[in-house]
This record gives sequence, structure tokens and C-alpha cells, in this order.
Amino acid sequence: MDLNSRKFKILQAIIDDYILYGIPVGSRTISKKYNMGLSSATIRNEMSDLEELGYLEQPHVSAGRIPSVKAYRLYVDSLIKSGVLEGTSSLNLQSYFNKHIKHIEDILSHATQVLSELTNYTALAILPKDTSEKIRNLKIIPVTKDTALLILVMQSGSVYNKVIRINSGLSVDTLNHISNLLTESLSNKNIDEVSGVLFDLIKDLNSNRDFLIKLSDSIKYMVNYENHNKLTLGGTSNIFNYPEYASVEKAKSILTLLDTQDELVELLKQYGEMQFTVKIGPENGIIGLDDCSIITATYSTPTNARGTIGIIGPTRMPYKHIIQILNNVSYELTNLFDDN
Amino acid sequence: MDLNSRKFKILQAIIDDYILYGIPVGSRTISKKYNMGLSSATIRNEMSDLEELGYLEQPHVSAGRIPSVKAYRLYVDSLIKSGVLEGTSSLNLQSYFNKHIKHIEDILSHATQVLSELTNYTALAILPKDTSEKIRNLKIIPVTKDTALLILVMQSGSVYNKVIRINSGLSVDTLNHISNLLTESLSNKNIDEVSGVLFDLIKDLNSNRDFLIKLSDSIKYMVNYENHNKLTLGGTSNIFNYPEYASVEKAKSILTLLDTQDELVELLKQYGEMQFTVKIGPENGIIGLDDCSIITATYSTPTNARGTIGIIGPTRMPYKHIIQILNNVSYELTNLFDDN
DNA sequence: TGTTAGCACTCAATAGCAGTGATTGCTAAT
DNA sequence: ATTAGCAATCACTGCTATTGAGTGCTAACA
Repeated sequence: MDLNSRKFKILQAIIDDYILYGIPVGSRTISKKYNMGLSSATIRNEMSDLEELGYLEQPHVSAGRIPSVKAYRLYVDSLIKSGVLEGTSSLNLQSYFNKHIKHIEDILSHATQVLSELTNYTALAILPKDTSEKIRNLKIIPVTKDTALLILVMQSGSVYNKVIRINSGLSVDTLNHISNLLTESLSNKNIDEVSGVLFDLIKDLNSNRDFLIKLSDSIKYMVNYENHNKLTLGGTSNIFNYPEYASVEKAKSILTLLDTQDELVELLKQYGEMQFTVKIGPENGIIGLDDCSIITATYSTPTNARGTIGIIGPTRMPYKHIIQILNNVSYELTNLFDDN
Repeated sequence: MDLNSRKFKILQAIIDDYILYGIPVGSRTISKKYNMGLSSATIRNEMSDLEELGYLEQPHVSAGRIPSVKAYRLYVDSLIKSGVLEGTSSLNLQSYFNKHIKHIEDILSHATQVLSELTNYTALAILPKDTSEKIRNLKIIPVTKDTALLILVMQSGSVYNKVIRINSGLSVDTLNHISNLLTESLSNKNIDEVSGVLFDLIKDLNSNRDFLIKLSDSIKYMVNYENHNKLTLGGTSNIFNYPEYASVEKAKSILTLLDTQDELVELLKQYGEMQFTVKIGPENGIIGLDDCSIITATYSTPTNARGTIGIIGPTRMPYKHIIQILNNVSYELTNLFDDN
């Protein structure tokens, strides 16, 4: 027994119906609504086979059947193979943004907002992390007697800042001097080059050794960790639109996850390797998220750094529709950055 | 008929019991558990009076009674009068923070986290807004041909940054020049003085007029609006700990509110006028938030700018406990800033 | 006059139960 | 290979009876 074309058609009909109504689908429904030219009894036999093959599940014996994760997976794979990811964007994301020039953080926050409105699911995204991005400018501004502010501006316009402790022996002029020296020697260098450059500088200067080492660490820390462990969220409360999360425990578990962020950030980072991912139910690997699907796409900045944007929702999800929207949004997002 | 001391004692017992268990309280419960030395019948009579006075409500005739907003208000007022706000903090917030020097944003975010864990409610806070805060440093860094980054550092170490459009006629050197000039003339000035200083500068320079005006607007915008319209949240999913929000619509409405932020930000700003506020149920004035209480306290930074931190939860709330915790947290928070 | 015991009454909540209907699996006929 | 027919299953619905926590009222009591 294998999955012939008739079985596939029936399975598809069941998935479509279940996605639409969210209640178990019976043989009679398929026979009548999806005019297959087959009686309910025949469908019944096929459904029994499909269950044996692992594509369908039965909540209880007198209920209809619901698609399994395996079925969704088949469905999504065939969708993607059929070219749902192609086609130009009918969406003009640009029009959703006002004309102010914005930071990437603002753009992304806005994009998740838009995405959540378009899909009615919760949207989530992470900022791109670009180790090859070049430093543009560096400045050390004294704040108190023994603290200063380290400000780092990247070529893309990203700004990082961090309070650092300074040796009280360092005068404002010295700091200014170091600041200028560093801007000069670090500009157009990327993060991986910082250590090397500072090492050379230490040799030349032969003073302020500890301070420069600490600076180097701070710079690396800022660029590598700050911002890149933070989820951008949109439409958090959309979760409640679905009967799957009508029970408070379910909703709580997912909202706690969104609150905690860490696990999801890791997931998105991981997914960022792929242009497009669809993780159905337990495929995402997070315990307690077995009945959620996560769909992600990557977007890129002009410097070719890649971030991830996606949505999270119940396993029962109009995959085709959502995939198209997400595809468009990530495409438009990339465009938007190019223009800016 | 007025609220004599016995009635008050009974009312207090009812409130205590209801806060603890969340189910309507009957006369027998009070008579037995709170050994008043009175029979249930007597309590019954008193409860009937209390209902007439507006302190109690009956969900239905054969249920017990629950405290009204008026009752909670009386209870909280008497708590505050009895000096619950005094007494030193037994809490050492400092120990919750690691030893890294942090930005105020990080500290506040951490503080809401701690507060939500201590109270089991959702904590919310806004950053202080200090119009008297002085500018320390200003820098304009070109990013693309026609955009630049405006970076503003305040005396407190707060950093604002914004992408601005520049006239392509402006060279890097000119920008640098303007940047230095502005740092010189604006440092130690507060926001209200920016317009005046720039006006004088325009007269002297007699060029780049439009650019300087735009800069002045940008500066004012950054300091006045950025950051100050953003809620810092902690323990969002704590809402689900309470049977009051077991229904999904309830939970959804409050989470949507937290999502939207605007209304709550306005509220907190307004409450910032007071050292301490307890708004019970409809007293907060937000529609759809009739059955939530909001308790806030102000904290202050070394420059005497005041921010607001608080919690939001169901009307049934252990006010005494929460007020004490919040009082301690705001006190410790203020201390923390002083040390830093 | 305030307090209390007693009692009838109310009503939400719960449990039990029968009926309904959607759906299945199996069998026998086509 | 397909289908009609049928018994069996079982969640769901709606009805009824029961329970029990609670009230208000009245009459007796200190």
C-alpha cells in the first residue's frame, strides 16, 4: 500500500477542510463537499489506509480524522515544490512605512507589526548579525570620574553604546586622544580585526595597556551579543484568535516562551541558515511547543547580513497563504533596506 | 446607620478572606474562621447593612458576598494611614543585580523583572523624563551620501541617536566642524535651551540655516519622545496565575493593552505626579480595565528626574503585601541610581 | 435592645441519564 | 474495485433531580 494520487487528493482535501474549520473531518464531508465522485464508504476505506500510513489521526473513534504532522509536512513540501515561493510580491511594504528614515530596529519592529496584522499570527524576528560589518567611528565620552561611555558606530549606521569603567588616572584629553586614535585605526575594520589592531596599538603606545584590552573586549561584546539576543515581536495577543489556545494553560505556555525569548532567539538564529523554513509541530524541537508551527524567512541588509523574520501559530495553519505573505514580507524587507 | 468599628472589622475580615481565596465569603465563614464571638446570624445582619452602605456586593442571592471597589478603597486608605509605607526596606535589590555598570534602561528592565517575580503580577515602568538634564556631547557622523547619524549624550550617560537627512552639499569636514561647534555651545545646556543657542549660532554662522533648524527639531524630538513612550514590562504572563483571567477574552483584553502601550504609558506618566498611587478597578479610568488595579510608585535618579514603576493585576489583590514590596523596590531603585 | 437559633427559600453547581447525530468498520451485494 | 447498508461507538446536548452554601426573616432569649 502506498500513497497513490487518489489518496493524496483525499488527504489534501482533509487538510484543507481541517485548516479551514479546525474540526475533525469525516468521510461524508469529503465525499460531498469535495466532489470526488466517490462514496463516503470508499473515502472511508482510503482514510483508514491513510491512517495506517501515518497521515491521519483520530481523536476518538466516532470523530472524524485530523491530519498528522507527517501529513502537514507532505502538504507543505508539495506546496513549496509547486512553486509557491516564486512569483513577485503583490504587497507594497514600503507604503506601510512613513517616510522618515529609520534605524533598522524601527524598521524591523514595524515589519513584525505589519506581518502580524497580515497573517493574524504572532510575528517574531531577530536583527541580522554581520561579523563582516565595518566600524565607522568610535568615541569615548567621560561621564563620571570613573565611568565613560563607549559609543561605536558601524558603517550601516547601527549604534552600540556601553558604560565602561575607566581608570581614574585617565584625563579627558587622554581619552579624547585614544578615542581619535582608535577611530582612525579601527574605521573600516571589522570586529574580528579589532583585537589585532589594538594589539599593534598597544605595542606602539606602550601605555594604557589594560584599558585598551578592556576596550577590545567591550567592543566585541557589544557587537556580538547586544541586540542579537533580543526578539522583536508583533501581535503577541493574536494567539488568542485560535481555538487551539482557548485553554489558558496553552496560552500561558506560549506567552511565557515569548517572554523568555532565549529559546526562540536560538531557534531563529538556527533557522537563519536557511532561506526559508517551515517547522511543523514537534519539528521545532522546543518542548511544550509541540502543537505550534514556526515559519521563517531570512531577509538581508545591503551588507549581505542576514536576519530572520517569521510567525508562530498553531499547527493547523493556512500554510500556503502564510508562506506567500512571509515570502513577500521578507522580500520587501530586503528591498526596503536596499533603498535606504 | 454608619460604619462602626464592628462593621469595619467584619468588612476587613471579608476582604482578607476574599483576597486570599477569591470566592464569595458567607456569614458562616466569618463567624467561624475569624472568631468574632458573634453568630452567623448577626454577621448576616451586619453584612446586609454593609451591602446597603455599598461596601459589599452579591454575585447572586445564594452566594456569599464580595468586597466592592468602595470597600477596597477604604481598606487601602486605612492601610496607608496605618503607616504601611514606612519602615525600612528589608529587600536588597542591589544583590539582584550583577556588578556590571549598566544603562538606566537595563536597570529598569531588570527591576521590573524582579518586581514581577516578587509580586507574581505583571510589572510595568517608564523611564524618567528630565527636561532639566544637561547635554554632554553631540556628534554628527555621516553614514551615506545624504544621511548621517546624530548622536546625543546626556550628562547622565543616556544616549540618543537618530538618522537624519543631510544636504548632500555638506562635506564631512563641515559636518565635523558643526559637530564640534555644537558640542561646545550645547554642552551643559538643557533641552529647552537648545533652540535659543542654535538661533544665536545661526546668526553667527549665517549659513546652514535649514540644517541647524532641522537639527534642533531632531534633538528635541529624541529627548522628548524617544524612550519616554515605551513601557518596560516584566512578567507579562503572570496574568494567567489568577482565576480572574481564566477566561480568554479577559486575558486577551489586558494583553492587548500591554501590547499597545500608549494608554498605559499615559497613565503612568500621569501617576508620576504622585509619590504613590493605588487605583482600584474603574478608578484607573481605562475602559476594559474595570477589574484591574494598578499600584505605582515613583523612583528618582540622581538628577531628581522621576520615573514610575508599578504593577497591574486583578482588583482582588493582597494590597498590603504588594504596597510594601513596591515601596521597597522604588526605594531601592532610587538608591541604586545614587550609587551608580 | 441586641443577639441568636431556626427555618423556609433561593439558586448555582453537579451528577445522572436518555436521546441525538456524526462517524466508523465491517459485510455483503453490485 | 466500489458501494450500500447496518450495527456499534461516543462526544455532545439538554433535561431533571439533588446538593449545599448561603440568605432573609421571625421568634425567642439574655
